[in-house]
Amino acid sequence: MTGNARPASLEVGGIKAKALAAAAHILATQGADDLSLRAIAETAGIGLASIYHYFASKEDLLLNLAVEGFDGLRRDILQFQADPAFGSPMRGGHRAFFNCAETRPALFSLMFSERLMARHEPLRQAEHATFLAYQAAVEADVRIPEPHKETAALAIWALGRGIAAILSSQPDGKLPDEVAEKLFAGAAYLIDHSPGET
Amino acid sequence: MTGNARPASLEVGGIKAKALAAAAHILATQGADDLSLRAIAETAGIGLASIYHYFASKEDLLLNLAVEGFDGLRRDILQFQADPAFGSPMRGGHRAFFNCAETRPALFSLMFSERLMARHEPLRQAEHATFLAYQAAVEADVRIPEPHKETAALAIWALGRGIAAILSSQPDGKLPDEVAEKLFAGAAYLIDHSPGET
DNA sequence: GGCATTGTCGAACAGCGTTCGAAGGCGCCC
DNA sequence: GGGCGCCTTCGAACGCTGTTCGACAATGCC
Repeated sequence: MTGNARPASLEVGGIKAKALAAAAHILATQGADDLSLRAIAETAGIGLASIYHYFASKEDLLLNLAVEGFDGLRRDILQFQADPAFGSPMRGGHRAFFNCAETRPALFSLMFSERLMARHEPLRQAEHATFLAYQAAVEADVRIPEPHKETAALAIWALGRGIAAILSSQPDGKLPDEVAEKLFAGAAYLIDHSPGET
Repeated sequence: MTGNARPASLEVGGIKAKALAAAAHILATQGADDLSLRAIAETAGIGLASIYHYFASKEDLLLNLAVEGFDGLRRDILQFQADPAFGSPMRGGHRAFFNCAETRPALFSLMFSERLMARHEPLRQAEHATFLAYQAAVEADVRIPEPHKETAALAIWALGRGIAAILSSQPDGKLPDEVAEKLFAGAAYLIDHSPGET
């Protein structure tokens, strides 16, 4: 936008990385509606058609962005569940998950986009790898009895996805406090059948 | 396109109903990607610009479609929960919910579209009214102890939404049997902490 | 130095949602 | 009955989108 007179050779990264970074930036600052290829090209300081030498389509670019997002989330889950500051591995996992949903809502929506996931195996794989990291956190938790740990982890993952969907269905991305309290209290009840914390 | 020589006075319904019916038909038979205003106009046998006399935008039309969808789902939940064939009111509610998700997946996705819900209060209201019908089914269930019924209903609703999201994230709309079994077993465990049925 | 390969991009295309202005049908009032 | 005005309907156009194409520069190899 402001005239960038620097020669291209001094710019960081190739076109592929620049396009992905620009897309992530637009997604974070303006939202999915404004994420056009022209906007990406302009933000990245590259030509529109150049994108097609590295991505088969816009959907392919978004797919790469979403997979990158899962890589980051998986790392956060692994890191947070090992951090004793969160009280338990499972709570660390939850924090990583909802952190991502709250601080990068548009990317989070893209990552869990049903349309994109149904169409692309690599995205399903990335989600599954992230789930496995989360499952480890659940299985380390004392609240779930052994024979149910595997199935419960899957259901709690689904529960998290549903809660995230509800959150991002609100105009400002968050529920009224009273409803949010009920929702998390209900989730805590489902997980350990006592009014604990998630 | 095939010459429809019939005078408009013999057609059923006004433009608004015809457009909504055409949109629902395209959504059910071809999916959301092919749901263009031109396709709607052609299927409905009306002019493209006529749609704009009854809907402010394409999004407004989709909003009406989604609200209609919730009206139907709410009716189904109320009816199914009163049907003893489902074993319990809560199971009836689940059946109505997943029936809708499985038999009309594109409409279901539209109804629960985070983008649409975040932008339109009427859709949030329609979803809330549907949830209240579902909540009645949960509160009639014996498995949830009284003090948790209200919060648990909300969390189970979120769980249902998450499970539906997982289902429609699969290429053919359904999970491998083994995973589906684990998921439902996990959900059953969360609901009553014993390997019952959902 | 010449040539093939690769990378980059401006320009054009078809499709989309949307708008505009004109035309048709209809009732109402003088 | 004739003229007026409103409400519907729609063909044509606009700007935008994702995508493609062909030309041009850059790069590495012989």
